[in-house]
Amino acid sequence: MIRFTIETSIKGSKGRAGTIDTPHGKIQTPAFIPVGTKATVKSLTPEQVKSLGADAILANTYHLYLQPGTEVLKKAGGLGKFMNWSHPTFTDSGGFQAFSLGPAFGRRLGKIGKEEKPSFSDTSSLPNNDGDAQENEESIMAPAKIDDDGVTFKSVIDGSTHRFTPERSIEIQHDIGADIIFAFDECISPQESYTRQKAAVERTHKWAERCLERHKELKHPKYSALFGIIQGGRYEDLRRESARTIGAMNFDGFGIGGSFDKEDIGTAVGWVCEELPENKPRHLLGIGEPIDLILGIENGVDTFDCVAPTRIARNGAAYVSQRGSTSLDLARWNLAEPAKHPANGRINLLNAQFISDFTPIESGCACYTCQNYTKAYLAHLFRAKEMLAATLTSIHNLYYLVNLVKNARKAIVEGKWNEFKEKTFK
RNA sequence: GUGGCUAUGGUGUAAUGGUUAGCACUAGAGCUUGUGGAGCUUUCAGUCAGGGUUCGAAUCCCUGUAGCCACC
Repeated sequence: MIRFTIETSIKGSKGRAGTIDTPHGKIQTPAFIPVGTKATVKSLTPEQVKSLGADAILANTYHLYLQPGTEVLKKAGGLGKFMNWSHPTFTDSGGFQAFSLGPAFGRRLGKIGKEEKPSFSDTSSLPNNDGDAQENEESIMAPAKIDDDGVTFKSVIDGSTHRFTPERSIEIQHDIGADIIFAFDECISPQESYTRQKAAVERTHKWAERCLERHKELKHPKYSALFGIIQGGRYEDLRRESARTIGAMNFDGFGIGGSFDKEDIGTAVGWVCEELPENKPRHLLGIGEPIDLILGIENGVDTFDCVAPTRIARNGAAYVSQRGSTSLDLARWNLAEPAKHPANGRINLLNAQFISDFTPIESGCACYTCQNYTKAYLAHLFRAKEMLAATLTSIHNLYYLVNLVKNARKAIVEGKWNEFKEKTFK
């Protein structure tokens, strides 16, 4: 089980600093949790992940269930022992994969909305979730069929058919054995209509009750903490209703899931956190970029996970401190016309300008990569498609985010939140 | 030296005498949010040189140049 204590709060906002005590150690919050989907943070050893400052990692139920399977995880003594990570662990429930590897697969659909809001009558071109997807030839790659009882999907590894229900997800997560596990939810595209978002919220709520029930049945002395998930897309009434409903259930903490307006992540998170009980930790699922972390913390989020730092690292991009923005209106920072801000807090190491740039990614950065390697070397490694490129850049990007959130925590504890924001994003 | 063959972006190639000279890789730029070591968008870039035939030439002819092959 876990214990959550709040140390300090930000004056005039919902943000707070605290500690989550788990059977495998403490997580000082707010915290950024690196993602290790298949029981590995891609390209990094657990020692590297720990030494860059991470307190915990988050793995994925869907992927581990398919490979290597729960029997192996059980025999290994659980996720942490299996991967030689002796610190706290999370597992995601697999609900999101029903979306990202199902109806959204190969469609360039993300969970972050960047277009105008759909009208309420909009019937998008997406297959609906009642079975039509099977008849749509576009969806043969990795279709998922969602009904009120659960999700039937095909393995992305070998095409075999599998079924997750809320109960099954909890059972699998118990076998994997993370300290913090998540309820099985339904996530849908931000382009979906209000009606469909509402239906997904209601289904997620029913599934939440079933997850809690199964979790209690499986309870043993060292059982995992279960977090319930809030849905509701970009709609305030749905988000608040979802937070009230899930918040009233007997979860150990909460996950904020689903789709957002890029411009409005902080606002949507704020709605949710206003409704949630204050004494339990809140995790923002799959977010995010540096700006999103700051907005999330300010609006009451305690922990984050996101694939972005390691994914963009593998593709040649590195986070750098923002320069040139004088706007303190963070919600509008660089977001009105992203195309006019190509740097946007990151650099692309594959750009020609770095071929002979013998300075670190960021001068003054204390990470292992910046202490020892130049952009010219990294540019070479990426062009040569050498594996070390991913490793070194992942170290920098994870350090950057983990450290950004650590500094945010420090600022909260010291009562210097506004100064921190100004200094970080000036 | 003689004869033959070949010559299209940086590389490899495609194009009945009529296409806006196509494709792939490379190169330049952008995208990536509960993982996708992937992918997508986009840009730059070419008919060896000089003549000729033709309404029209990458394509046919001549000369030159270069490379490859064969022969003394």
